[in-house]
Amino acid sequence: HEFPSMASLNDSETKNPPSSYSRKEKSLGVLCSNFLRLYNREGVESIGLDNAANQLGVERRRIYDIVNILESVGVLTKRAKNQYTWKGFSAIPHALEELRKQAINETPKVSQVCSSGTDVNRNDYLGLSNSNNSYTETHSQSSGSSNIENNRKEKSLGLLTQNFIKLFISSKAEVISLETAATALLGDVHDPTAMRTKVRRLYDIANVFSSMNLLEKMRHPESGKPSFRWLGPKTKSPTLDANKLKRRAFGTDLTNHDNSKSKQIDSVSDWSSKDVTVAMLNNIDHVKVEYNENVTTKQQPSTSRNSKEFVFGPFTPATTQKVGISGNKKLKQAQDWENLADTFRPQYCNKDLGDLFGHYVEAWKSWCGEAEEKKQAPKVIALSRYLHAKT
DNA sequence: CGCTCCCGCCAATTC
DNA sequence: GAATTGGCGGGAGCG
Repeated sequence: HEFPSMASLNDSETKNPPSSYSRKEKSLGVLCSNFLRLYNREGVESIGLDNAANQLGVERRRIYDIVNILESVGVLTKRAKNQYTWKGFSAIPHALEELRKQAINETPKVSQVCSSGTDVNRNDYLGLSNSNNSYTETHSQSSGSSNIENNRKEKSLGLLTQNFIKLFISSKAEVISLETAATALLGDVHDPTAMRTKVRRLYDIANVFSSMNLLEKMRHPESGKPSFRWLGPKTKSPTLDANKLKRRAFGTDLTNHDNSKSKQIDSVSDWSSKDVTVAMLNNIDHVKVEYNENVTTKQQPSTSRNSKEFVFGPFTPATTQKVGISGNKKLKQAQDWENLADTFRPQYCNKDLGDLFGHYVEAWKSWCGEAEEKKQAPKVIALSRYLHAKT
């Protein structure tokens, strides 16, 4: 097939070392970042799938993934064939609140996924012992509507996404492993194959949410298994929030240092600030995303590999070089300058760091919020180094 | 190796 | 009956 043009094609542009095919650079998470960078801005209001696919240089199929996930949290809305309406991050809180409600009445049993919230490490049976029909669907079939194979919808990525979220916002556990989530979302069915497929999907979802800072990947406190923690608003019901306010004191974890203000991931208000931060970040980097050579560029994303713009790998752990440090890409940098923001983009969602230094990252974020005018990129790099050192 | 999860075949749905 | 959507899982990248 047409693999990365290692032959032909001048590698001149490609900043990456020799051979360059990075699976990471093609992850849904990165794609999502690009997608948001492209549409999360002033004036945007309509989104065409074809356009998106071209702009982002990916196959259409991938756009569906992104769009479906985003839609399930209200960021987008389908208007018509090939056409979506941008709603923005501000729509998230409401969407979540809606989900919470559903979670409450629909399926009270899915309340706990525990998976060792404290000491349950053994068999991670989730609370729901039987409760087979845990799959959503408010009103089950009543009329003759044959629900035969309307399975399709029940298995949609969108629904899965929402149910996945429900797990976080309505359950006790705050760190959930995909395996646990999959089991919970899978009703019962102990089919290993179904399980694997489900987990695959969850990985997809988790990746895009991570790129949106709604989820954070981390090691489970005890089991050490890779898991995720909800970063978005928890949306508490106003009624019992009284006693709820302090669920801190959790587990020894990283809660001791300063972490002063902020830190209450529960309040919606807090979320809003986060929202702002995210939005801001998205705006800052890449004030211009334009695309020359657009022309037709029909399908064939393979052509031109287009590694020109959208380079970067937010998630690259310590291994990969910080984009900012690599000076070899000066070429492109020369042109369109305003985005020296590129220099520090990678840091803000470095998951690995986030794992161990959540509070530092938090601090960084707030700092970033103040640094409206970047240009203090060096500062960031310094911080980055510092964190690495700690590691 | 086992964990991740990209890729794209091809079926279900919608024009 | 073509075009859109999108489930699904093989199997490759990577740590």
